[in-house]
Amino acid sequence: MSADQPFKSQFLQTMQERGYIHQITHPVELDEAAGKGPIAAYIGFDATASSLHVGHMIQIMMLRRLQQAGHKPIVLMGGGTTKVGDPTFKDTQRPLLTDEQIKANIDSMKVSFARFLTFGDGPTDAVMVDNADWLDKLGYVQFLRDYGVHFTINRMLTFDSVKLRLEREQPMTFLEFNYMLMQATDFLELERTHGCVLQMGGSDQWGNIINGVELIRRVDQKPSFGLTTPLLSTASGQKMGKTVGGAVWLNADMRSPYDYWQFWRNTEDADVGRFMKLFTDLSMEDIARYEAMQGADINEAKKVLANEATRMLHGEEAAHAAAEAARVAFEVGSVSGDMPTFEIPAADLEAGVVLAALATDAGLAASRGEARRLAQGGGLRVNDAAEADANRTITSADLVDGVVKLAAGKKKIVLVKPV
RNA sequence: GGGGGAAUGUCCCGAGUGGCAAAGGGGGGGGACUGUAAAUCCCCUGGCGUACGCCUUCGCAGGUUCGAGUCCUGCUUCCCCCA
Repeated sequence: MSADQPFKSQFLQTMQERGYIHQITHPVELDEAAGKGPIAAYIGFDATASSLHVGHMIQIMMLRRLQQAGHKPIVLMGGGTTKVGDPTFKDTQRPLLTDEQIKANIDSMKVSFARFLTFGDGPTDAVMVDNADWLDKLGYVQFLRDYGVHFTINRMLTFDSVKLRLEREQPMTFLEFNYMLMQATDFLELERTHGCVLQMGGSDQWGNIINGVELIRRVDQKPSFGLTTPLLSTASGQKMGKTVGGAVWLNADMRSPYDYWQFWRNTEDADVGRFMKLFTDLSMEDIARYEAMQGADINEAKKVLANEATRMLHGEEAAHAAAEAARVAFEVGSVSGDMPTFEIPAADLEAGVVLAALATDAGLAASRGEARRLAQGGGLRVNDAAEADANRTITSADLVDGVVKLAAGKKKIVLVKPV
């Protein structure tokens, strides 16, 4: 049963031609179900941060495609599982989040989801649920009797999430071991309360998803499905989603639309087509045209990608402003008010500020030493002129059109503005 | 419970005869070349200071020593073997 044969349902067709599919549990049956009428599907999200980031985009876009195809997306927030603390990255025992923090994070993330999904009460409207609502109520003994009985240790040990860890002789706590059970009960719960028949996620979630499918089959004797996406990396093998300056958050107050636009603008040549399919609503025909572009022309395609992606998240106006700011900065070599700005008291500037300190405060370097090294390497520029001496003083005499333009490298630009 | 091993630059891996701000990678930053791409090459990568320099780092706490990542003692955590 290969996924190579063409799908009949619009949803799976789209998913396949746009490159979202890595594995499906029962492709033919799922295709049938999706072809018959609206189905409900869900994806789970952690509530550890106050914003989603670019790494979540593929999941968000899947829910969007689902809704576009006339189905019902369910956003599952891990309010319950977050309370336990995701043990996967446990190097330092991170401080556990309080209920209030989790609640705030969920609210904050919802803003981003709302840009991509239509929430409401209709049959194909998206809904958001929180697994704390049912996980919190589970009693230990009840949990073991109701669900634990359906899982054998023998089988659990065969899952990659467990097996790999044991093979590397790394410790795995009982808590982590139980994680897959919790996720399986999430699926069962949503199947019962929302008629959810499909769970989607990254390829690393395959094992967890399978468990949910199994649990539903055993407990409720109903079919359900799982679908995973390929692991996203850039054409040159880098992890997707990293840039100069850390995580690319979706919330505008954590990462400016200008930065978001830049993130997409800096896509590698070989990724443009793939990313357009995954992260924009452009038609396959349009994308094919952009993909055909060669050499420097492909930069036009990258701008389109950046425009489309930014428009969906931040709106037409912000996308426009970001594109314009980029044009002014890179093609004209001037400045624009939409670039990141750092405000400094006018009196301080009047008195003079050491460049190294200013660059550090403005976020271009992590420390003065780093700013010095940056300057020595020729990477620090003041008003577009390389400045090797980080000890020089910046004063109001350096103002050009009311701002001092500082740049670290070619892409990190900050306008220092006296207030 | 008994025995054996391990924790290193607060991103990761990882060398380290008592003189160590500590090899080498990866990752990251910058420069060159280009097209705000990739590949390649070069430089940088603990903090502060203009600077001879000062300060803080090798799981934690003590000790020996002119001097400790390195030796000793105790503790913590983890791994392996035996029970």
